[in-house]
Amino acid sequence: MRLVTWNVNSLTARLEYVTDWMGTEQPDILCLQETKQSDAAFPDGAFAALGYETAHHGDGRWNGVAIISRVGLEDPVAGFSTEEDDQGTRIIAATCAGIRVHSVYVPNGRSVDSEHYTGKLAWLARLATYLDETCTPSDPVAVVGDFNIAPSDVDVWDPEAFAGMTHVSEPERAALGRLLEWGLDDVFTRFHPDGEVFSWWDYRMGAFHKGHGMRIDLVLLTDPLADRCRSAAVDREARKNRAGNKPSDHAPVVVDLDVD
DNA sequence: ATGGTGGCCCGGCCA
Repeated sequence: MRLVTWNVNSLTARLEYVTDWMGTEQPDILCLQETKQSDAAFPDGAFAALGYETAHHGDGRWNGVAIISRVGLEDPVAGFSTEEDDQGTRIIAATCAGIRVHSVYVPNGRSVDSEHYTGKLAWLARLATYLDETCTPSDPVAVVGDFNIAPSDVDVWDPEAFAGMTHVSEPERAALGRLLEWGLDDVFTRFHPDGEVFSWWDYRMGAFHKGHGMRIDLVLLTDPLADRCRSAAVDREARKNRAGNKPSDHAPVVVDLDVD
């Protein structure tokens, strides 16, 4: 089974790019972030034509998350308990082939002295509470998406360049650490222990071609799934121009699992 | 170098 997370930076601008990629790479479960669409505008018909069921949570302009599955999609739940604690359509969950799948778009935080940074830490704490309320680490659970956190310094092209900034701060990494302590595993590190494999590159300053990226798109799995993980990779090709269309600033993270 | 690029949707905001 192929599980993918991809921040597409507007599905309106990227639909054909995404469906072309799906035809080549054949994901079974594809989690998207930053669709930047309302639920009404979400192109569920385009995915249905490819044999996929969908669940989407979006307010139309910012954020927006989706789960796209061809192995079943049951019991979708959008958001946490209130609009306030979700901070703008940032999480959706559904059960696909017995796996409780969560597609998340963690707040960026902007800067460490910002109220948005405080909100980012609060959102991560709410995620931990939500998981505690809705699942257990002995169940097959996947929490995937754009975490806007580089878990360690090897996940950043130049740690010195990020000194004092968001995405690498100790409180953010500690908040991620609490999710891992709960029972989730950042399986990508099993296959790339030395790091230096990134999932996001700034559009500006030729960052992609210079290798100036970060690994902030994560696939977190509970043990029943992590133990069945066969490979994990970033599809850098999808960060390049494809079929004449412009890419997202994120590349898909692709995980293959030995499950039915 | 407070620039640079890209998407929202048309004046700034957000990443």
